Amino acid sequence: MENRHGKSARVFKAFCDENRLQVLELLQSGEKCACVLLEDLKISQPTLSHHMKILCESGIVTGRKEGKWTHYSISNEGAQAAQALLTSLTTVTVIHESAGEAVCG
Amino acid sequence: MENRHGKSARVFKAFCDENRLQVLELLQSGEKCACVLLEDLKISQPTLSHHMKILCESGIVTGRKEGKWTHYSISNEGAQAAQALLTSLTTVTVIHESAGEAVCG
DNA sequence: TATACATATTGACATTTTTCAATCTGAGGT
DNA sequence: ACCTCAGATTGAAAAATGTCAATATGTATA
Repeated sequence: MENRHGKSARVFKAFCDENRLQVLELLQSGEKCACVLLEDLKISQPTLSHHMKILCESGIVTGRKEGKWTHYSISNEGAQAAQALLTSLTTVTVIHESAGEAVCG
Repeated sequence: MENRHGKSARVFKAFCDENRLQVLELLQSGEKCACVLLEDLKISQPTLSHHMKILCESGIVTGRKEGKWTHYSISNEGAQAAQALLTSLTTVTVIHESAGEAVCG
């Protein structure tokens, strides 16, 4: 059910949800624990947990458990991997700049 | 229904579907018309049209009409905007590296 | 104008994703 | 042992997305 691009698609899905983007924004100023994130978001605790799982599984965010709390932070490697992936997907590599366009039909 | 990050989320949604990623891959070697893309994808013509609309509306791809055909290509500006957006969302800017961690609860 | 072709749109259905209430797990503290 | 708190998991419903058949639109050609 998952073709060659499934893995890449999953990485970008981490960035597809407004709440997850807001989480990333909050994490830009440094590590935050889930309870702090929950204060700033208008979603329930299970929903936040769901989103954090997606962010962690994509590699963009890492979680660090400490006693009762879980501290989340942006993963430098994960972020760079996503950036590299995006670049590699949008870079046009024209082998031979043809004078005209390809003919259809 | 769309908060502050809605626009950003919409850009990344363009990269969330495996078929759209395959389209991007095909466009990396240069401009292609819809009929050519359709040959390489295992989806129907209306589905391709739907995906191309999403890619164009996100700014990643531009369409050029020429007679009966529509030629699609990766937009340099759109791609760079997406890259800049991704970078800005994943860059950690620690104002003051505190010695300890924030205390929860 | 009539026909054929390329692509877009519509409408309906299937799949995926998001969401929350309820519950579970595990870590402290009493 | 008991209680409380932080976070994860489960299960079900709602919302969004992907898909295709049928149809519409617009372009070229006979």
